[in-house]
Amino acid sequence: MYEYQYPHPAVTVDIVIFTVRDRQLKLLLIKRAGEPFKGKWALPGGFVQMDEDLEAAARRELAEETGVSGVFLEQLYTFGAVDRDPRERVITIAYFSLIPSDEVVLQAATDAEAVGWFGMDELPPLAFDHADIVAMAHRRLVAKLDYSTIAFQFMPREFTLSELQEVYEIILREEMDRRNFRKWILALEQIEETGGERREGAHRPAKLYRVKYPERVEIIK
Amino acid sequence: MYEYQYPHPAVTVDIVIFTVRDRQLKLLLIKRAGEPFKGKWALPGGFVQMDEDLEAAARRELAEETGVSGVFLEQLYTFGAVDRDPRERVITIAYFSLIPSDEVVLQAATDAEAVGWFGMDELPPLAFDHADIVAMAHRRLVAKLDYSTIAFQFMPREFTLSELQEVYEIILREEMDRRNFRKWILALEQIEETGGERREGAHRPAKLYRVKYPERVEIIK
DNA sequence: TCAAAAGTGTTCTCTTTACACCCATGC
DNA sequence: GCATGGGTGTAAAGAGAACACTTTTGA
Repeated sequence: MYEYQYPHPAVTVDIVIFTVRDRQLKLLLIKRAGEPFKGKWALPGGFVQMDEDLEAAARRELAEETGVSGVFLEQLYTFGAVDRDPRERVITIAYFSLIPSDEVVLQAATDAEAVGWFGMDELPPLAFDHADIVAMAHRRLVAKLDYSTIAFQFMPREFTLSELQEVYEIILREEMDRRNFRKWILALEQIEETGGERREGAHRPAKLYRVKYPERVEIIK
Repeated sequence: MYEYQYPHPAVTVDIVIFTVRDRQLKLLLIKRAGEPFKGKWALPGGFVQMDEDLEAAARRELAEETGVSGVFLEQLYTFGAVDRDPRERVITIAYFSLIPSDEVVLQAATDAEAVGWFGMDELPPLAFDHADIVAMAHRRLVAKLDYSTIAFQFMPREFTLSELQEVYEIILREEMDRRNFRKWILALEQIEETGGERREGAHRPAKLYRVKYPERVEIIK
């Protein structure tokens, strides 16, 4: 038992993880194995340990519950409505994360019955206030596409310009002019040709590109 | 005494309040009356009660410690480094706030020895990790000036365009062309003439303006 | 040889920047 | 009548949007 002179809330982290796959923006969810909301889908997350920083807690929970590690992670917002958890007062620091579609090696953990990707248009009902968290993460993602290089976090190590453009089009839900897109993205000087090319199908091969500074998300414009 | 099966961190809110006064961007600080960091300057803030939402906690602490109420408040970031408080694990949700220079009615509370405004260039050493919090709030303020109408939160109910421009110049630390500034700010259609004018000094009187939608901070461009 | 996606420039429009003089007032 | 800050327009440059044809490949 742990005793305090004043009441303390519990503190958790929750992680909204996006990827782009099958021409859709997808979200990683886990099926809860325990109460409350047993059997419901929810964001991966869990309690912050007393000896770990917040981002470390998010990375640990992400690895434990889904097998995902080493990815882009950014603090999103802290949700603390009094009654957001039926058990006790729980304040959660939400993170949001983007991962390349090819790096998906999912593995459900002990405290999750299952883990899976859901298209943003076909989300199941979510536990707690997780729908609010997802909505905010989605708004942030769309906004950041416009003024940062965050979209590169969705790309595998090598990719074509058409693939990159497709990611933008899927998230922004609008078609873009190919020539303008290429001019714009190359002018940012954040990607470079690898020298290789991808040949697939009965058409001209596409040049492959890589992100110059994969760790950084640059603010642009 | 309050008992939990697992250890719980303490949760606080801290508020970074800016105003513009005497041609300077200023920050509200309180002098701590108790340990730790007794006698040091710090951000206003305190523990979140179990029955209040996070923003409510921020507003309550702000009112209690400084007498400020009814102002713009936005969640900034959550700081949770393991050792940021020497007493126990304390996670703090930082808010940032802007207030008009004329609405300053400061009153130090019981748990603060003093309260005062400090120019951003003459900040005293701060308690805890409050210098980091202030630095982040300042970056956010500067960034938001460019893509939102947040600067209006600094203005009194009626103001002249020159006064508004001065606020921008002080925060961005750069001079602006008067004609371009007026064209730009009026094109936003977020302020309107009150009909009144301010005569002060030996020159042409300035038209007075008001913010059309004082509650809203619009995203622009 | 045909179908399919990759690659590539120019024009037009709109937004942003640069810049200088007259106006109304108090003393 | 003069010093002081308030008020106003235009031109040039730069950024963003619109738009169509040629290239390379596999079958």
